[in-house]
Amino acid sequence: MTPQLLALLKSNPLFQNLNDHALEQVAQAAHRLRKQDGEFFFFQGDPAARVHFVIQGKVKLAQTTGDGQQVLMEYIGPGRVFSIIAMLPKARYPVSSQAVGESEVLYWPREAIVSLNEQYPTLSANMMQLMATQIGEFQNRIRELSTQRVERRIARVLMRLARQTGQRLPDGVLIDLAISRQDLAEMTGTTLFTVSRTLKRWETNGLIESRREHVIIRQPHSLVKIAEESED
Amino acid sequence: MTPQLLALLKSNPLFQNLNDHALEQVAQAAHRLRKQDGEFFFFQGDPAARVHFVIQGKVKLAQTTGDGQQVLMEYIGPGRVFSIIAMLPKARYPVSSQAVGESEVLYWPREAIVSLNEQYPTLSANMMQLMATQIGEFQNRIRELSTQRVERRIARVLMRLARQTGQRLPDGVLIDLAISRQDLAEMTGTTLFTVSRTLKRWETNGLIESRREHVIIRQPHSLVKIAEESED
DNA sequence: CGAGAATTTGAAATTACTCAACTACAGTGG
DNA sequence: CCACTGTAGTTGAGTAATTTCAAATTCTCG
Repeated sequence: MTPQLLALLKSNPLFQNLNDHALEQVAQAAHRLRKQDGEFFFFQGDPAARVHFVIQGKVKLAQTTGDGQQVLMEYIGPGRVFSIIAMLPKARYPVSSQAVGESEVLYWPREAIVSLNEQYPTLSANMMQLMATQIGEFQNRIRELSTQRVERRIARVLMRLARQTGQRLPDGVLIDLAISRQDLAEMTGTTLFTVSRTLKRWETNGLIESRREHVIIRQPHSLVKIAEESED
Repeated sequence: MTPQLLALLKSNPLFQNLNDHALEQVAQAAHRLRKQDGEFFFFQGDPAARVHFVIQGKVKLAQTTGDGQQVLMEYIGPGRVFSIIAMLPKARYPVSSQAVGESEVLYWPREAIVSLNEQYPTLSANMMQLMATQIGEFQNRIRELSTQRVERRIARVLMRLARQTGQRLPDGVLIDLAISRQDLAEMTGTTLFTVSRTLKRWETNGLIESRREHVIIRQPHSLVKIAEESED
């Protein structure tokens, strides 16, 4: 465990306010794992055995429906935790997790993370914090899917991606993540055709520039306006 | 705190595996609160200060959008916990909670529940369990909203309500909960008109019997078939 | 009975999906 | 360097699902 890694752990909400000894213990118990682009860390339905922490690259969490459709739950970047559910006995992963680009994670087997939680209430408080945040985000997403039209949902996803992985350019914000029309469709609950048409329209109006697998936001302000809930 | 109440607590997943002493402490710290039909325990946006536990009646959790639309997140019945988010410092309630029928709850102020969590790791493990379950349910709901048509979503909600509050009748299952078309619409992300038409169609085909604010499921099997994901 | 709320129903409008055909792009190997 | 191949993206036409709005109807409670 290198000092850089320790620092990365330390800066993560999950390990906030842990004393050095505790952090040491946490680091001790961690395993490292590296995957190539497109490889899976685990599949939906597998018994949930490990809690993961992204060091490098991105991980895509997606749920597949019975008839093969996909729903893209989220992208997890460096310094973020996923599959907390593995803390619980007998749980199964509700999503599959796939490396996007070469990716590296730390993970802890359930037994380890459970015993750490028992030793350090701070850790379990942090974990609850994260879970609560997650619940809040999902509630928002449910609300959006329930009440908002596709165009607005796409705008909101772009804003969110820009916030999470946005790179400032002289003339706009680049979403620094290879993302296809299909991906956007799976994130917003629509089809790639509708996404394509919508992005095209925005491009024509100068709001964005859309390249193959990439989007640059040229007029964030206009996009925000579409993303907001008010009608006018 | 009566023995019945203690028993109710004891039977709840949240308080599972707590020893008697711990349970005693939990009970000590609880406050009781009773509300009339339609009254609110708290409103969306209020600082989240209390964790609640339903003793009697039902509580409706709903989120209101900027433009006044509602999204009904869930109904909470006796023996269930809500607003766990209040464990966290500085959180705000993401939903409003309204009594459905005369209702009674126990609640714990944040300080109390936080200190109980620190004393009893079992309690915090249980709490995480509940939160994880919640996350899983929300993920399912997101998937449904993203990929399924209204008819199927309505069928699924009816099945769920039947499971949660269903009462066996000689000839079917009564959903024992005053529930309007509007409510169903808010639960499934559609309009009351579409709900009305859909229920009417099912009634015509003998799948259900629909009364004002009530639904009786006559042919659970057929409804399950509509609710399932396979196409055919 | 009467008032208000819940529900039904019809018709029109809209949104988004489906499917098929086409175009653009990136990487590969000759 | 270019043809080739596969993937990503675009576009049009037709269709299906769902919403919107207005109006009529039914139910419940006081």
